[in-house]
Amino acid sequence: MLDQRLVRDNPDSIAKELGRRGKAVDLTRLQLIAQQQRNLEETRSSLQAEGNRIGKEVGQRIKAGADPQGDDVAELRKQGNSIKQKVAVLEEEEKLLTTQLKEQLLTFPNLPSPDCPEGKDETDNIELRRWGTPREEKGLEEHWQIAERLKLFDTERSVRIAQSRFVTLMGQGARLERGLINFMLDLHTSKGYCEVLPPVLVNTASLTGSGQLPKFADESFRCAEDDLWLTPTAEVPVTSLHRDEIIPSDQLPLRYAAYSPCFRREAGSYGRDTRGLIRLHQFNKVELYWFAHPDQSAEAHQQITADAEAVLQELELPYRVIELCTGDLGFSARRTYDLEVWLPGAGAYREISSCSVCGDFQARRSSIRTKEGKATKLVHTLNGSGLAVGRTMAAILETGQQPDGSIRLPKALIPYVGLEQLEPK
RNA sequence: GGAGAGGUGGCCGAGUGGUCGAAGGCGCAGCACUGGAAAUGCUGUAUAGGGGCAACUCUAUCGAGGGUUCGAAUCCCUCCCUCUCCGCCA
Repeated sequence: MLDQRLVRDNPDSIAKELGRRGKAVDLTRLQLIAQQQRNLEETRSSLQAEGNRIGKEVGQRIKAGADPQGDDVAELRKQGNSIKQKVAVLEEEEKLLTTQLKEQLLTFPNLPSPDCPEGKDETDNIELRRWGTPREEKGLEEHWQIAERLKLFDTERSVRIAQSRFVTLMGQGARLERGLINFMLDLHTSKGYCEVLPPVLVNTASLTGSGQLPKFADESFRCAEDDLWLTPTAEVPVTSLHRDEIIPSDQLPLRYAAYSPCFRREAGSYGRDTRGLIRLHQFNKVELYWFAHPDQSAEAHQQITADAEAVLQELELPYRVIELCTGDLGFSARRTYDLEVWLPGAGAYREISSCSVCGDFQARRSSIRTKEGKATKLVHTLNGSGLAVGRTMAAILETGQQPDGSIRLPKALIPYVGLEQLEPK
Protein backbone atom coordinates (compact mmCIF):
# COMPACT_ATOMS: atom_id res chain seq x y z
CA MET A 1 0.00 0.00 0.00
CA LEU A 2 1.16 3.50 -0.76
CA ASP A 3 1.82 5.90 2.06
CA GLN A 4 -1.22 8.18 2.25
CA ARG A 5 0.95 11.06 3.37
CA LEU A 6 3.01 10.83 0.20
CA VAL A 7 -0.13 10.73 -1.89
CA ARG A 8 -1.43 13.81 -0.12
CA ASP A 9 1.77 15.81 -0.18
CA ASN A 10 3.50 14.67 -3.40
CA PRO A 11 0.82 13.27 -5.69
CA ASP A 12 2.70 14.30 -8.80
CA SER A 13 5.96 12.60 -8.00
CA ILE A 14 4.14 9.47 -6.86
CA ALA A 15 2.10 9.41 -10.05
CA LYS A 16 5.32 9.77 -12.02
CA GLU A 17 6.97 6.89 -10.19
CA LEU A 18 3.93 4.66 -10.68
CA GLY A 19 3.87 5.71 -14.32
CA ARG A 20 7.21 3.96 -14.77
CA ARG A 21 5.26 0.70 -14.69
CA GLY A 22 3.87 1.68 -18.07
CA LYS A 23 0.40 2.97 -17.39
CA ALA A 24 -0.32 6.63 -16.77
CA VAL A 25 -1.70 7.17 -13.29
CA ASP A 26 -3.85 10.05 -12.14
CA LEU A 27 -3.84 10.69 -8.44
CA THR A 28 -5.67 14.01 -8.35
CA ARG A 29 -8.97 12.50 -7.21
CA LEU A 30 -7.26 10.44 -4.55
CA GLN A 31 -5.27 13.42 -3.40
CA LEU A 32 -8.49 15.41 -3.10
CA ILE A 33 -10.07 12.72 -0.95
CA ALA A 34 -7.00 12.59 1.25
CA GLN A 35 -7.01 16.34 1.62
CA GLN A 36 -10.70 16.50 2.49
CA GLN A 37 -10.31 13.69 4.92
CA ARG A 38 -7.57 15.52 6.74
CA ASN A 39 -9.51 18.79 6.86
CA LEU A 40 -12.47 17.00 8.35
CA GLU A 41 -10.26 15.29 10.86
CA GLU A 42 -8.93 18.63 12.00
CA THR A 43 -12.33 20.21 12.59
CA ARG A 44 -13.76 17.09 14.13
CA SER A 45 -10.94 16.54 16.56
CA SER A 46 -10.88 20.12 17.80
CA LEU A 47 -14.62 19.91 18.34
CA GLN A 48 -14.10 16.72 20.28
CA ALA A 49 -11.44 18.43 22.36
CA GLU A 50 -14.01 21.03 23.35
CA GLY A 51 -16.50 18.30 24.22
CA ASN A 52 -13.94 16.51 26.35
CA ARG A 53 -13.20 19.73 28.19
CA ILE A 54 -16.89 20.21 29.00
CA GLY A 55 -17.25 16.64 30.12
CA LYS A 56 -14.37 17.02 32.54
CA GLU A 57 -15.75 20.25 33.89
CA VAL A 58 -19.10 18.67 34.67
CA GLY A 59 -17.35 15.96 36.59
CA GLN A 60 -15.24 18.45 38.52
CA ARG A 61 -18.17 20.65 39.48
CA ILE A 62 -20.24 17.75 40.73
CA LYS A 63 -17.29 16.50 42.71
CA ALA A 64 -16.84 19.98 44.15
CA GLY A 65 -20.42 19.86 45.43
CA ALA A 66 -22.44 21.49 42.68
CA ASP A 67 -26.04 20.38 42.28
CA PRO A 68 -26.10 17.82 39.42
CA GLN A 69 -29.52 19.16 38.45
CA GLY A 70 -28.54 22.83 38.84
CA ASP A 71 -28.72 25.42 36.11
CA ASP A 72 -25.02 25.81 35.33
CA VAL A 73 -24.51 22.05 35.04
CA ALA A 74 -27.59 21.80 32.84
CA GLU A 75 -26.16 24.50 30.61
CA LEU A 76 -22.92 22.56 30.19
CA ARG A 77 -24.87 19.44 29.39
CA LYS A 78 -26.68 21.31 26.68
CA GLN A 79 -23.41 22.45 25.18
CA GLY A 80 -22.07 18.93 25.35
CA ASN A 81 -25.09 17.59 23.54
CA SER A 82 -24.87 20.13 20.79
CA ILE A 83 -21.21 19.32 20.21
CA LYS A 84 -22.01 15.64 20.19
CA GLN A 85 -24.50 16.15 17.39
CA LYS A 86 -22.07 18.17 15.29
CA VAL A 87 -19.35 15.57 15.79
CA ALA A 88 -21.68 12.78 14.72
CA VAL A 89 -22.32 14.48 11.39
CA LEU A 90 -18.65 15.14 10.73
CA GLU A 91 -17.67 11.65 11.77
CA GLU A 92 -19.98 10.11 9.26
CA GLU A 93 -18.55 12.13 6.39
CA GLU A 94 -15.03 11.46 7.54
CA LYS A 95 -15.60 7.74 7.81
CA LEU A 96 -16.85 7.63 4.26
CA LEU A 97 -13.75 9.41 3.02
CA THR A 98 -11.43 7.25 5.10
CA THR A 99 -12.97 4.10 3.68
CA GLN A 100 -12.73 5.40 0.13
CA LEU A 101 -9.14 6.44 0.67
CA LYS A 102 -8.15 3.06 2.04
CA GLU A 103 -9.98 1.18 -0.69
CA GLN A 104 -8.30 3.26 -3.35
CA LEU A 105 -4.86 3.01 -1.84
CA LEU A 106 -5.11 -0.78 -1.81
CA THR A 107 -5.58 -0.88 -5.58
CA PHE A 108 -2.29 0.81 -6.46
CA PRO A 109 0.82 -1.30 -7.03
CA ASN A 110 4.12 -0.66 -5.33
CA LEU A 111 6.48 2.05 -6.54
CA PRO A 112 9.31 0.59 -8.61
CA SER A 113 12.73 1.03 -7.07
CA PRO A 114 14.82 3.81 -8.65
CA ASP A 115 17.29 1.03 -9.48
CA CYS A 116 14.69 -0.92 -11.41
CA PRO A 117 15.37 -0.60 -15.15
CA GLU A 118 12.71 1.17 -17.17
CA GLY A 119 10.81 -0.89 -19.71
CA LYS A 120 7.39 -1.75 -21.08
CA ASP A 121 7.21 -5.55 -20.87
CA GLU A 122 9.28 -8.73 -20.56
CA THR A 123 11.17 -7.94 -23.75
CA ASP A 124 12.86 -5.11 -21.87
CA ASN A 125 14.09 -7.32 -19.04
CA ILE A 126 17.82 -7.46 -18.59
CA GLU A 127 19.93 -10.57 -18.39
CA LEU A 128 22.45 -10.14 -15.60
CA ARG A 129 24.44 -13.37 -15.62
CA ARG A 130 24.48 -17.05 -16.52
CA TRP A 131 25.63 -20.05 -14.58
CA GLY A 132 26.54 -23.49 -15.87
CA THR A 133 26.74 -24.96 -19.34
CA PRO A 134 23.38 -25.69 -20.95
CA ARG A 135 22.93 -28.95 -22.87
CA GLU A 136 22.01 -27.94 -26.38
CA GLU A 137 22.16 -31.16 -28.38
CA LYS A 138 19.21 -32.01 -30.59
CA GLY A 139 16.65 -34.72 -29.98
CA LEU A 140 16.37 -34.43 -26.23
CA GLU A 141 13.00 -35.23 -24.73
CA GLU A 142 10.79 -32.81 -22.92
CA HIS A 143 10.11 -33.59 -19.27
CA TRP A 144 6.55 -34.76 -19.82
CA GLN A 145 7.73 -37.24 -22.42
CA ILE A 146 10.31 -38.59 -19.99
CA ALA A 147 7.73 -38.70 -17.23
CA GLU A 148 5.36 -40.65 -19.39
CA ARG A 149 8.05 -43.15 -20.26
CA LEU A 150 9.15 -43.58 -16.65
CA LYS A 151 5.59 -43.36 -15.29
CA LEU A 152 6.43 -40.55 -12.92
CA PHE A 153 3.01 -38.95 -12.90
CA ASP A 154 -0.45 -39.35 -14.29
CA THR A 155 -2.22 -36.37 -15.76
CA GLU A 156 -5.14 -38.15 -17.43
CA ARG A 157 -6.32 -39.77 -14.22
CA SER A 158 -5.84 -36.45 -12.44
CA VAL A 159 -8.59 -35.00 -14.57
CA ARG A 160 -10.84 -37.69 -13.16
CA ILE A 161 -9.79 -36.78 -9.64
CA ALA A 162 -9.86 -33.01 -10.10
CA GLN A 163 -9.55 -31.18 -13.42
CA SER A 164 -7.04 -30.45 -16.11
CA ARG A 165 -3.89 -28.74 -14.87
CA PHE A 166 -3.61 -31.12 -11.96
CA VAL A 167 -1.06 -33.83 -11.67
CA THR A 168 -0.75 -36.99 -9.58
CA LEU A 169 2.87 -37.87 -8.95
CA MET A 170 3.46 -41.59 -8.66
CA GLY A 171 6.27 -43.97 -7.88
CA GLN A 172 9.69 -42.49 -8.54
CA GLY A 173 8.05 -39.20 -9.49
CA ALA A 174 6.42 -38.83 -6.09
CA ARG A 175 9.65 -39.87 -4.45
CA LEU A 176 11.65 -37.34 -6.41
CA GLU A 177 9.26 -34.53 -5.53
CA ARG A 178 9.43 -35.42 -1.84
CA GLY A 179 13.21 -35.65 -2.01
CA LEU A 180 13.44 -32.25 -3.64
CA ILE A 181 11.31 -30.61 -0.97
CA ASN A 182 13.43 -32.11 1.80
CA PHE A 183 16.64 -31.23 0.02
CA MET A 184 15.63 -27.59 -0.41
CA LEU A 185 14.46 -27.19 3.17
CA ASP A 186 17.62 -28.80 4.52
CA LEU A 187 19.79 -26.56 2.39
CA HIS A 188 18.04 -23.39 3.58
CA THR A 189 17.78 -24.32 7.22
CA SER A 190 21.50 -25.14 7.23
CA LYS A 191 22.00 -21.47 6.42
CA GLY A 192 19.89 -20.30 9.32
CA TYR A 193 16.44 -20.08 7.77
CA CYS A 194 13.61 -21.04 10.10
CA GLU A 195 11.51 -23.80 8.57
CA VAL A 196 7.80 -23.08 8.28
CA LEU A 197 4.90 -25.29 7.30
CA PRO A 198 1.98 -22.86 7.19
CA PRO A 199 -1.77 -23.25 6.73
CA VAL A 200 -2.66 -23.32 3.06
CA LEU A 201 -6.13 -21.92 3.66
CA VAL A 202 -5.73 -18.24 4.41
CA ASN A 203 -8.21 -15.51 5.23
CA THR A 204 -9.00 -12.35 3.29
CA ALA A 205 -6.89 -10.17 5.56
CA SER A 206 -3.83 -12.30 4.79
CA LEU A 207 -4.33 -12.07 1.04
CA THR A 208 -4.87 -8.33 1.31
CA GLY A 209 -1.80 -7.96 3.47
CA SER A 210 0.55 -9.44 0.92
CA GLY A 211 -1.09 -7.72 -2.08
CA GLN A 212 -3.14 -10.43 -3.82
CA LEU A 213 -6.41 -8.74 -2.85
CA PRO A 214 -8.43 -6.76 -3.68
CA LYS A 215 -7.17 -6.67 -7.28
CA PHE A 216 -6.44 -10.30 -8.06
CA ALA A 217 -9.40 -12.13 -6.56
CA ASP A 218 -9.94 -14.09 -9.79
CA GLU A 219 -6.48 -15.64 -9.54
CA SER A 220 -7.19 -17.47 -6.27
CA PHE A 221 -9.43 -20.36 -5.33
CA ARG A 222 -11.99 -19.44 -2.70
CA CYS A 223 -13.93 -21.50 -0.18
CA ALA A 224 -17.54 -20.56 -0.67
CA GLU A 225 -18.73 -21.11 2.90
CA ASP A 226 -15.89 -19.47 4.74
CA ASP A 227 -13.65 -16.46 4.71
CA LEU A 228 -10.85 -18.67 3.46
CA TRP A 229 -8.88 -18.97 0.24
CA LEU A 230 -6.34 -21.48 -1.03
CA THR A 231 -3.01 -19.79 -0.81
CA PRO A 232 -1.32 -19.01 -4.13
CA THR A 233 2.11 -18.97 -2.46
CA ALA A 234 3.57 -19.41 1.03
CA GLU A 235 4.46 -15.72 0.81
CA VAL A 236 0.88 -15.04 1.90
CA PRO A 237 0.76 -16.99 5.18
CA VAL A 238 4.34 -16.08 6.03
CA THR A 239 3.67 -12.36 5.62
CA SER A 240 0.74 -12.72 7.99
CA LEU A 241 2.86 -14.66 10.45
CA HIS A 242 3.84 -11.25 11.80
CA ARG A 243 0.82 -9.20 10.79
CA ASP A 244 -0.01 -6.49 13.36
CA GLU A 245 3.25 -7.05 15.19
CA ILE A 246 6.15 -4.93 16.27
CA ILE A 247 9.33 -6.94 15.84
CA PRO A 248 12.21 -5.88 18.12
CA SER A 249 14.95 -4.57 15.84
CA ASP A 250 17.59 -6.88 17.30
CA GLN A 251 15.59 -9.83 15.95
CA LEU A 252 15.83 -8.59 12.38
CA PRO A 253 16.25 -9.96 9.86
CA LEU A 254 13.80 -12.82 10.35
CA ARG A 255 14.38 -15.41 7.66
CA TYR A 256 11.89 -18.15 6.88
CA ALA A 257 11.91 -21.07 4.50
CA ALA A 258 8.33 -22.19 4.02
CA TYR A 259 7.19 -25.22 2.11
CA SER A 260 3.61 -25.19 0.89
CA PRO A 261 1.47 -26.41 -1.93
CA CYS A 262 0.36 -23.42 -4.01
CA PHE A 263 -2.97 -22.98 -5.75
CA ARG A 264 -3.59 -20.74 -8.73
CA ARG A 265 -6.54 -20.46 -11.04
CA GLU A 266 -4.32 -19.49 -13.97
CA ALA A 267 -7.21 -17.54 -15.42
CA GLY A 268 -6.43 -16.42 -18.93
CA SER A 269 -3.67 -18.90 -19.67
CA TYR A 270 -5.76 -21.37 -21.67
CA GLY A 271 -3.70 -23.42 -24.00
CA ARG A 272 -0.33 -22.38 -22.57
CA ASP A 273 1.95 -25.03 -21.09
CA THR A 274 -0.80 -27.60 -21.09
CA ARG A 275 1.52 -30.57 -20.75
CA GLY A 276 3.62 -31.56 -17.80
CA LEU A 277 4.62 -29.78 -14.68
CA ILE A 278 5.12 -26.22 -15.83
CA ARG A 279 1.73 -24.65 -15.22
CA LEU A 280 -0.60 -26.33 -12.74
CA HIS A 281 -3.47 -25.31 -10.50
CA GLN A 282 -1.62 -26.96 -7.64
CA PHE A 283 2.13 -27.13 -7.27
CA ASN A 284 4.70 -27.37 -4.53
CA LYS A 285 7.07 -24.59 -3.67
CA VAL A 286 9.64 -23.77 -1.04
CA GLU A 287 9.52 -20.05 -0.43
CA LEU A 288 12.20 -17.90 1.17
CA TYR A 289 10.97 -14.89 3.05
CA TRP A 290 12.74 -12.12 4.94
CA PHE A 291 11.51 -9.49 7.32
CA ALA A 292 14.39 -7.02 7.19
CA HIS A 293 15.33 -3.70 8.66
CA PRO A 294 14.68 -0.99 6.06
CA ASP A 295 18.38 -0.18 5.85
CA GLN A 296 19.26 -3.79 5.12
CA SER A 297 16.79 -4.62 2.40
CA ALA A 298 18.99 -3.93 -0.62
CA GLU A 299 21.69 -6.31 0.64
CA ALA A 300 19.01 -8.75 1.72
CA HIS A 301 17.75 -8.81 -1.85
CA GLN A 302 21.17 -9.89 -3.12
CA GLN A 303 21.37 -12.52 -0.39
CA ILE A 304 17.93 -14.03 -0.87
CA THR A 305 18.65 -14.29 -4.60
CA ALA A 306 21.98 -15.98 -3.88
CA ASP A 307 20.22 -18.40 -1.53
CA ALA A 308 17.77 -19.33 -4.29
CA GLU A 309 20.60 -19.66 -6.81
CA ALA A 310 22.41 -22.00 -4.43
CA VAL A 311 19.64 -24.57 -4.92
CA LEU A 312 20.16 -24.57 -8.68
CA GLN A 313 23.92 -24.76 -8.28
CA GLU A 314 23.73 -27.68 -5.85
CA LEU A 315 21.43 -29.41 -8.31
CA GLU A 316 23.83 -28.67 -11.18
CA LEU A 317 21.10 -26.95 -13.17
CA PRO A 318 22.29 -24.21 -15.56
CA TYR A 319 20.32 -20.99 -15.23
CA ARG A 320 20.38 -17.30 -15.91
CA VAL A 321 19.43 -14.31 -13.78
CA ILE A 322 17.06 -11.77 -15.24
CA GLU A 323 16.29 -8.39 -13.80
CA LEU A 324 12.69 -7.45 -14.45
CA CYS A 325 12.01 -4.05 -15.93
CA THR A 326 9.42 -1.69 -14.46
CA GLY A 327 6.75 -2.86 -16.89
CA ASP A 328 7.08 -6.52 -15.90
CA LEU A 329 7.27 -6.03 -12.16
CA GLY A 330 4.73 -7.77 -9.93
CA PHE A 331 2.14 -5.80 -7.99
CA SER A 332 3.93 -5.77 -4.63
CA ALA A 333 7.50 -5.64 -5.86
CA ARG A 334 9.91 -2.75 -6.03
CA ARG A 335 12.60 -4.73 -7.75
CA THR A 336 12.78 -8.35 -8.92
CA TYR A 337 15.35 -10.87 -10.09
CA ASP A 338 13.96 -13.89 -11.87
CA LEU A 339 15.96 -17.10 -12.02
CA GLU A 340 15.38 -19.00 -15.23
CA VAL A 341 16.47 -22.61 -15.44
CA TRP A 342 17.58 -24.17 -18.70
CA LEU A 343 15.25 -26.89 -19.98
CA PRO A 344 17.30 -28.86 -22.53
CA GLY A 345 14.28 -30.72 -23.93
CA ALA A 346 12.25 -27.58 -24.45
CA GLY A 347 15.40 -25.72 -25.49
CA ALA A 348 14.47 -22.70 -23.43
CA TYR A 349 15.01 -20.92 -20.17
CA ARG A 350 11.96 -21.05 -17.89
CA GLU A 351 11.25 -19.06 -14.76
CA ILE A 352 11.86 -21.16 -11.68
CA SER A 353 12.23 -18.49 -9.03
CA SER A 354 11.29 -14.86 -8.58
CA CYS A 355 13.15 -12.89 -5.92
CA SER A 356 11.58 -9.59 -5.00
CA VAL A 357 12.12 -6.82 -2.55
CA CYS A 358 8.82 -5.23 -1.58
CA GLY A 359 10.09 -2.40 0.61
CA ASP A 360 7.44 -1.36 3.13
CA PHE A 361 4.54 -2.10 0.76
CA GLN A 362 3.40 -5.36 2.37
CA ALA A 363 4.47 -4.20 5.80
CA ARG A 364 2.14 -1.21 5.57
CA ARG A 365 -0.76 -3.36 4.38
CA SER A 366 -0.04 -5.87 7.13
CA SER A 367 1.09 -3.43 9.80
CA ILE A 368 4.45 -5.04 10.52
CA ARG A 369 6.81 -2.69 12.26
CA THR A 370 10.01 -2.56 14.17
CA LYS A 371 11.15 -0.36 17.00
CA GLU A 372 14.25 1.75 16.79
CA GLY A 373 14.83 3.85 19.86
CA LYS A 374 11.57 5.72 20.23
CA ALA A 375 10.62 5.55 16.60
CA THR A 376 8.41 2.83 15.17
CA LYS A 377 8.97 2.09 11.52
CA LEU A 378 7.72 -0.35 8.94
CA VAL A 379 9.96 -3.30 8.18
CA HIS A 380 10.86 -4.31 4.65
CA THR A 381 9.79 -7.66 3.26
CA LEU A 382 11.46 -9.84 0.64
CA ASN A 383 10.46 -13.08 -0.95
CA GLY A 384 12.00 -15.53 -3.36
CA SER A 385 11.17 -19.02 -4.53
CA GLY A 386 13.73 -21.47 -3.40
CA LEU A 387 12.45 -23.13 -5.59
CA ALA A 388 9.28 -24.06 -7.46
CA VAL A 389 9.50 -27.83 -7.00
CA GLY A 390 7.61 -29.06 -10.07
CA ARG A 391 9.65 -26.94 -12.44
CA THR A 392 12.78 -28.11 -10.68
CA MET A 393 11.78 -31.68 -11.33
CA ALA A 394 11.17 -30.85 -14.98
CA ALA A 395 14.65 -29.37 -15.22
CA ILE A 396 16.25 -32.36 -13.52
CA LEU A 397 14.52 -34.79 -15.86
CA GLU A 398 15.48 -32.89 -18.99
CA THR A 399 19.02 -32.15 -17.84
CA GLY A 400 19.80 -35.62 -16.58
CA GLN A 401 18.64 -37.64 -19.57
CA GLN A 402 21.15 -40.23 -20.79
CA PRO A 403 21.40 -42.11 -24.09
CA ASP A 404 19.94 -45.30 -22.57
CA GLY A 405 16.80 -43.42 -21.53
CA SER A 406 17.62 -43.31 -17.85
CA ILE A 407 17.88 -40.07 -15.88
CA ARG A 408 21.02 -39.15 -13.99
CA LEU A 409 20.27 -37.44 -10.69
CA PRO A 410 22.41 -34.61 -9.30
CA LYS A 411 24.83 -35.86 -6.64
CA ALA A 412 23.35 -33.71 -3.93
CA LEU A 413 19.94 -35.24 -4.48
CA ILE A 414 20.87 -38.92 -4.44
CA PRO A 415 20.64 -39.36 -0.66
CA TYR A 416 17.25 -37.69 -0.71
CA VAL A 417 15.80 -39.89 -3.41
CA GLY A 418 17.65 -43.05 -2.45
CA LEU A 419 18.41 -43.80 -6.08
CA GLU A 420 21.45 -43.13 -8.28
CA GLN A 421 19.29 -42.61 -11.33
CA LEU A 422 15.74 -43.00 -12.59
CA GLU A 423 15.13 -45.93 -14.89
CA PRO A 424 12.16 -47.17 -16.89
CA LYS A 425 10.24 -49.81 -15.02
C1' G B 1 -22.52 -29.93 16.88
C1' G B 2 -23.75 -29.13 22.76
C1' A B 3 -22.18 -26.46 27.46
C1' G B 4 -19.19 -22.85 29.75
C1' A B 5 -15.20 -19.01 30.19
C1' G B 6 -12.78 -15.04 28.10
C1' G B 7 -10.81 -11.06 24.54
C1' U B 8 -7.03 -4.69 28.22
C1' G B 9 -0.16 -1.91 26.32
C1' G B 10 6.04 -5.59 23.53
C1' C B 11 4.33 -9.67 27.23
C1' C B 12 1.64 -11.04 31.90
C1' G B 13 -2.20 -8.90 34.61
C1' A B 14 -5.51 -5.25 37.71
C1' G B 15 -9.37 -2.22 36.82
C1' U B 16 -17.83 -2.19 37.02
C1' G B 17 -19.55 5.48 35.20
C1' G B 18 -15.72 10.99 36.07
C1' U B 19 -8.53 13.99 35.29
C1' C B 20 -8.00 6.01 33.04
C1' G B 21 -3.98 5.64 27.88
C1' A B 22 -5.16 2.72 31.90
C1' A B 23 -2.33 0.12 38.78
C1' G B 24 1.33 -3.69 39.48
C1' G B 25 4.83 -7.02 37.41
C1' C B 26 8.02 -8.74 33.37
C1' G B 27 10.80 -7.08 29.35
C1' C B 28 13.47 -3.02 27.21
C1' A B 29 16.42 1.80 27.45
C1' G B 30 19.14 5.49 30.28
C1' C B 31 21.46 6.81 34.87
C1' A B 32 23.62 5.52 39.75
C1' C B 33 26.45 1.82 42.39
C1' U B 34 31.04 -1.57 40.46
C1' G B 35 37.78 -2.68 38.58
C1' G B 36 34.02 -4.97 35.33
C1' A B 37 29.56 -7.58 35.81
C1' A B 38 25.45 -9.73 38.61
C1' A B 39 22.17 -8.07 42.25
C1' U B 40 20.01 -3.44 43.77
C1' G B 41 18.07 1.61 43.31
C1' C B 42 16.16 5.80 40.41
C1' U B 43 14.05 7.47 35.78
C1' G B 44 11.84 6.56 31.25
C1' U B 45 9.14 3.24 27.94
C1' A B 46 1.78 1.93 23.75
C1' U B 47 -0.10 2.57 18.70
C1' A B 48 -2.23 5.46 14.79
C1' G B 49 -3.64 10.11 12.73
C1' G B 50 -3.48 15.66 12.99
C1' G B 51 -0.78 20.60 14.39
C1' G B 52 4.20 22.70 15.60
C1' C B 53 11.35 24.17 13.68
C1' A B 54 11.15 22.21 18.41
C1' A B 55 9.86 21.58 23.47
C1' C B 56 5.23 20.03 23.03
C1' U B 57 0.14 19.48 21.95
C1' C B 58 -4.85 17.68 20.08
C1' U B 59 -7.85 13.40 18.61
C1' A B 60 -8.80 8.28 18.46
C1' U B 61 -7.81 3.36 20.23
C1' C B 62 -8.96 -1.52 26.30
C1' G B 63 -11.75 -7.79 20.05
C1' A B 64 -15.33 -5.13 16.02
C1' G B 65 -19.74 -2.26 15.24
C1' G B 66 -23.97 0.21 17.27
C1' G B 67 -26.59 2.40 21.77
C1' U B 68 -27.28 4.99 26.79
C1' U B 69 -24.62 9.44 29.12
C1' C B 70 -22.20 16.00 29.71
C1' G B 71 -18.64 11.78 30.46
C1' A B 72 -17.79 4.45 28.98
C1' A B 73 -12.28 -0.29 29.53
C1' U B 74 -16.50 -0.16 32.98
C1' C B 75 -23.78 -0.24 31.54
C1' C B 76 -27.09 -2.20 27.12
C1' C B 77 -27.51 -4.58 22.04
C1' U B 78 -25.35 -7.13 17.71
C1' C B 79 -21.32 -9.56 15.57
C1' C B 80 -16.36 -11.77 15.37
C1' C B 81 -12.56 -14.46 17.54
C1' U B 82 -9.97 -17.43 21.26
C1' C B 83 -9.83 -21.00 25.18
C1' U B 84 -11.86 -25.21 28.31
C1' C B 85 -15.13 -29.52 28.77
C1' C B 86 -18.40 -33.06 26.12
C1' G B 87 -19.50 -35.30 21.29
C1' C B 88 -17.33 -36.56 16.50
C1' C B 89 -12.83 -37.38 14.05
C1' A B 90 -7.08 -37.94 10.95
